[in-house]
Formats: sequence, C-alpha cells, structure tokens
Amino acid sequence: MASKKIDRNTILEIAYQLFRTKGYSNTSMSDVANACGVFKSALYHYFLNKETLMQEVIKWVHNLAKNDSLKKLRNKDIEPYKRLEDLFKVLRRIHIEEEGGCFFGNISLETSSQNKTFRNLIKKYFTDYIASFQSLFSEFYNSKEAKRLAIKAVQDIEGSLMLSRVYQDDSFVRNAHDQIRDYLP
Amino acid sequence: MASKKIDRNTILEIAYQLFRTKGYSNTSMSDVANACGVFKSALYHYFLNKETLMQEVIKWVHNLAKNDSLKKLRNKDIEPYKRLEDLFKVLRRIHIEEEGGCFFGNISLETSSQNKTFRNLIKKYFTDYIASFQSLFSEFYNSKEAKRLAIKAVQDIEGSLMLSRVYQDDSFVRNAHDQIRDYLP
Amino acid sequence: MASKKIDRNTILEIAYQLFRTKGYSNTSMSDVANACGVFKSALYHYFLNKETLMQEVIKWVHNLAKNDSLKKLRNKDIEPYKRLEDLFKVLRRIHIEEEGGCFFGNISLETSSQNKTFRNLIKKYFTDYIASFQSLFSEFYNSKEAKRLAIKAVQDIEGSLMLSRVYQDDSFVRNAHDQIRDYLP
Amino acid sequence: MASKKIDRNTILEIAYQLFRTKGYSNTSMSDVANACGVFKSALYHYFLNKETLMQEVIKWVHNLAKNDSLKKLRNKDIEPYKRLEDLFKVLRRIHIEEEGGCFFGNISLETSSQNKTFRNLIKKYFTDYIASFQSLFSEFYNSKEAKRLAIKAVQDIEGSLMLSRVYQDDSFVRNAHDQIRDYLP
DNA sequence: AATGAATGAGAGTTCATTCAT
DNA sequence: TATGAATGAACTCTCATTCAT
Repeated sequence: MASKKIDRNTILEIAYQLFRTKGYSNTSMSDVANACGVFKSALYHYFLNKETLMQEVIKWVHNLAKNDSLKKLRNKDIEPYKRLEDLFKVLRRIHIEEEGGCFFGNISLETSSQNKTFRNLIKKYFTDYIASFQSLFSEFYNSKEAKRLAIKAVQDIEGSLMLSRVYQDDSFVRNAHDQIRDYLP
Repeated sequence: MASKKIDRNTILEIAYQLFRTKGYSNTSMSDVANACGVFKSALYHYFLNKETLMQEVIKWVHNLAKNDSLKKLRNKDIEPYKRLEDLFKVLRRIHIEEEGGCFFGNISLETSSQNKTFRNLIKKYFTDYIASFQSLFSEFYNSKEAKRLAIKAVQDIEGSLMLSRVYQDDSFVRNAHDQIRDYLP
Repeated sequence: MASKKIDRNTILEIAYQLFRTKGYSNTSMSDVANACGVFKSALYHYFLNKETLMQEVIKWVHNLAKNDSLKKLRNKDIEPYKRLEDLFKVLRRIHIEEEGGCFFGNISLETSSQNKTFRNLIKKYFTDYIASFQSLFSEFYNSKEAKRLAIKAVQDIEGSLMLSRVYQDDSFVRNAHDQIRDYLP
Repeated sequence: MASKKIDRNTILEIAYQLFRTKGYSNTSMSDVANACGVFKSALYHYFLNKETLMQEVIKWVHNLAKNDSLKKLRNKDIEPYKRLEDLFKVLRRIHIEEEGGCFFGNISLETSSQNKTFRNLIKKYFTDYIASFQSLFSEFYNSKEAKRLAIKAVQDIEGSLMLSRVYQDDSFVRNAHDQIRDYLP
C-alpha cells in the first residue's frame, strides 16, 4: 500500500482478472485497490466509479481480443486449421490454465440482466467474436451457413466452459474445440 | 413486511427467483425478506445463514426438476419426440417467459469458483440433467454416444441461453432446441 | 456506544439540536449516532437516509411549535400582551439561552436552495408561524394589515437573530421583540 | 480542467459565487477548481486551505462592497433618495436576479457559530454595512436614532431575504426596500 | 507556477448476522 | 416463533490536502 505510481492500463488488467475470477458484485473497489497496491481513492482518479471501471475493463479486453486473437482468425495468410488451432491454444491458456473461465461469459450471466450498458458492451464483443468465426467459415461455406456455424461455435465454447467450471474438468472445453475443428471440411 | 406466517418452501421459491434473476451476490437477505413479506430475522429461523439458504434453494430446485421435468424425460410410456417437446416447453417457460435464464447456469458461473459446496450441488444437478438426456438418447444410441449427445445437449442449451440473454433474443434458445430435437433419428 | 435502546423521538430531538447548531451539511450521520449513543447503522433502522431524517426532524419541530408556542398565540383566553410575552420568553430560551439560533432560519438559508422538499417543509412552518401572529394581530387590525404586521414580525425576528449570532449579542433579538410588542395598540 | 492561467481574483470571484449559492460546507475545493477550470492542487498555490480561501473571499467581497455600493451611500453629492434607490437596485440584482440571496446572510448562519475567524470577518462587514446606512440616516436624524434605523434596515433586508428564499417570492425583499425608503422623511 | 497522482480520513449507506423480548 | 432493534464490518465514493515532477 506504499506510494506507488500506478498505470491506468495496469488497473484495467488487474481489475479484469478480479472481475473475471470473482465476479463483478463480489469484487470490491478495495479488492482492486489492494491488488494494485494503491489506495482506494486513487482508483477514483482514473475512473469515475465502479460501473465505469467495469465498462472500461470490458472495452479494454474486447479491444485486446479484437487486435489479437480475433484478428488472427481472419488472416488468410495462414492455413484455416492452423488459425483455429492457434485460437484454441490461446483460449485454453486463458480459460483453463489461468482458471476462472471466460470473462465475457462469466459477467454476461451475472450482469447483463442488471445493467443495460454492460449488456450492450458484452453484446458488441460477442458480435465481433461471432463475426470472426464467420469470416473463417466463409472460406468454406456460404454466408448464412457460416454464420450459423459461427454462432454454434461460440455457443459451444461458452456452454463447455460452464460445464468445465462446474466439473473442474477441462475435457468439456477440449471436446468443444474438437467439435468446432470438425466444422472445417 | 407485516406479520405474515411464512412457509419454508415459500421462502425457497421466492429466494430462488431472486437468486436466479439477480444473482447470488447481488441478492441481499433484505431483498429476500422483503419479497417474502417477512422480517429479515425471520429468515434466520429457517436458515442458518445466506450460504445455507442458497444451498437449500439449490437442492430444492434440483429436487423439483428431478421429480418433474427430468423424470418425464425417462418416461417410456410417452413418445421420445413428445418427451423432448414437453421438456422444451417447460424450459422455454422458465428461461424465456419468466426471464432471467437458467438458475443453474447463472449461478454456476457466478459462484462455482468461490464456493466449493455450491459447486458440488450444482454439479449434482447437471449430472442428473445430463443423465436424463442420456436415458432418452439411449433408446436410440449406445451408452457412450448417448452420453456424448446428452452433454452436447446441455452444453448447447446453456450456451444458447447466454447468447439469448446478451442479445435479448429467444431465437438462440429456440435454435438450440431444434438442434437437439435433430439428435433423435 | 453500548447496546442502548433508542427511541425514534429521541433521535429526532438529538438530530434537531445538531442540525440547528452545526448545520445540515456539517452534521454527519456519525455525529448523530454518537450523540445518540448508537451505532450509525441503527439510525437507518428508523430513517431511510440523512435526507429523510432531516425531513422528519423539520416536521417534528414544526409540529412541536404548532401544538405549543404557536397555538398559544391564538388563545384568546389570555391577554394579547401576555401571549406575546410568553412566546418571546420561549424564543429567547430556545434561540439565545440554548444558543445556535433558530432552526428554521438557519437551515432555510443553508438548504432551501439545494433541496426542494426541505424548502417546502420550511415554507409550511413559516406559513404557520406568520398565520399565528396574524391571528393575534387580527384582534386589533383588519386582516390585511394583520398579515403585513405578522410578516414584519417574523422577518424582524429572523433578521435580528442573524445579527445576534454575528455579534454574539442578544440585544438585537430583544429589541426586535420590543418592536413587535409595539405593534399592539 | 485544462491548463489555464488563473488569476487570484478570478478564483475569489468564482469561489464567492459558489459559497454564496451552495454554502460553505456544501462547496468542495473540487467544485471551486472545476468552476475555475483549474486543477485542485492549483488552488493551494494561492490559498493555504479551504478556510483561508473562505476568509479571503469574505474580505474580498467586503472590500468590493466597501468601495462601491456602501461608499455610494455616503456620497452627499447625490440626493439621499437616489442613493437609497441605487443601492436597492444593486441589491436586487445581486440577491434576486443572480439568485441565492446575500452571501453574508447565508454564510453567517451557516458558519458563524463554528468558526470564530469567519464570524469576526462577517461582523466587520455588517458593521460597515450598518455604518453606511447610519451615515445616510444621520442627515435626517440624530446619531442614535440613525443607528437604530440603520440596524433596522439591515435586519429587515436580511430577514426579508430569508422569506424571499423560502417562498421563492421577491416581494418580501421589495417590501423591505419600500419600508426602508420610508425612513427618509 | 502548475500538474497529475496519491493520500488517508471520513462521508452516507448496506450488509449479514445476533439478540432481547 | 416472530419481531424489531442493534451490531460491526464492509461497501462505494468524496473530502481536504500533499507531493514529486
């Protein structure tokens, strides 16, 4: 709790990890401050309030995914199978190794019925997520079918993450990844 | 808040609806007491604390499903297609018409990483849920394949509920139901 | 801060004294709780929030005055001069001996421009206050003139209280009382 | 909040308006900084702390009045009636048109019982205020009577401002002005 | 002078829980 | 059993103020 200079992005990253693993309601501003090694009031220098912090976290994570893993899905210089495999590798690292599952999946069920702004931001993420899968599948299917498969993929991943979380067993997620891989011809 | 004789089961039902729609952390004992028309302290006559209340709620809902909708899935006196359709009708009523999605799905992502007891109770529910689907599918497939499809079904339903919640659009759930129906030959 | 049973009216009385002497913004719920010998949270058992507490305090003081000193002003069984003198005695006790001036005067300048509800409650008090004076003066003047004098009286009292407060000198208030006494023929 | 060169007098003027309309306790250093378009910490270059700022504001306003409106009251080159009328015009502009009433009246009831320094500064203002009226009335009455009327005038003005504030009705102030005008023969 | 970050106390409020009646 | 009051910790957020740059 010493006098530490803290960076806005560092707060976002730390808050992200807490919100992802503990949930939004169950994470206090004190939790965030302590994890940052900063006084609670310092957080309010960067963010208007807890709600705003959460919104910024959501946007930040979304942006990170957009410019990295989701972007790669669309990169036609790489073989489709390889692209899928690369994404799954990232997802397994985030969702399984780091534990706590998918940030968006977790918070969507907790917050989307309470807070319209959150829901809209989460929606934007899922729309991008689905669109990226669709882009990949479009290389093999027509637009409509590609979209159907993309939705199915996201749905499968999120559903499997839930079961993996409950059963503390990665195999659900791994199986979901396998199934999605089979969408490619 | 008046002097109302309240029944233990009524508390469970009311608490269930609150936990389902608002989440566990976001529902206070005051919320429950108010919704029950009872003083907060009265709740502590029936339940040791909030955690216990939640556990009892989980068991209660599980039992209700077990003795009703899940039971029916196994009833060979009724045509398999009809059984599925009946279940989906119930699910749509609970998940969509009453809004707020699936209690177990919602709370599993919120609480299962925080509270081992909750997770184990939720696990038992999903095990029963999957087993009931498996029982149905066993009438057409071998045991292993039936289990695979059962897991897929539950996964699809929960994944689709998440998307329906985020997009405020029932079609994801309806499509999931359609897909599962197609598992039957 | 021990386990003390506290009475709602006691809270109102204690809060009244604090708000009167320290002002509304400058009196914290902790101040009130400490003065009551009660935990802060206990106050919220009786009052929704600080604003509500203040509103209830205003109503309570108004009612007290209405049923006591203001009522006596209208009592025709007593000689007019005596009635005025009795009121002034009470005012001097409250405003001067107990120090801190007039609750309504003090809070009206502090809060009436910020909070519409407060202002309306304060307005009701002053309307009653003026009406009581008017009732007395009506025994000697026509209605319109009685009202004019009543307003003048209240205005004089409040203005003199301000000067008495600033100069720490009772004579302003005493002079105001003398002037009002001269309104009677 | 941008990098603005701010002038000490500008801060005083802005702080004055805030303290006058919102009250001392209810105006934060942040409020002042925001209204000035300056960082909070910049204020501490000009003023030791909030208390000092307030003291300087009081002195500044007092000085302004002293060298302007109060000074004019004593100017025998102008007809007494005209002088009074000029003052009232200024008072109406400040108290009514700009809303929020009289700075000194407002803060005297809020702060004079809490802070001795404030009270003494406010006292000095009222002493000057009364003396100016006295100077005018001395042209028609002996010293003692002139002082009595001067006090009455200030008292009336402040009392009427309170009622005008509570009733959101200028007529109290206007009537007070009319009454004072009648002190002149 | 001025910035922008940090401080630490304290504001109002809500929480789960306990206890005397 | 049920009530209504009290508890004490924790919550979100704001305050006046300080400090390194």
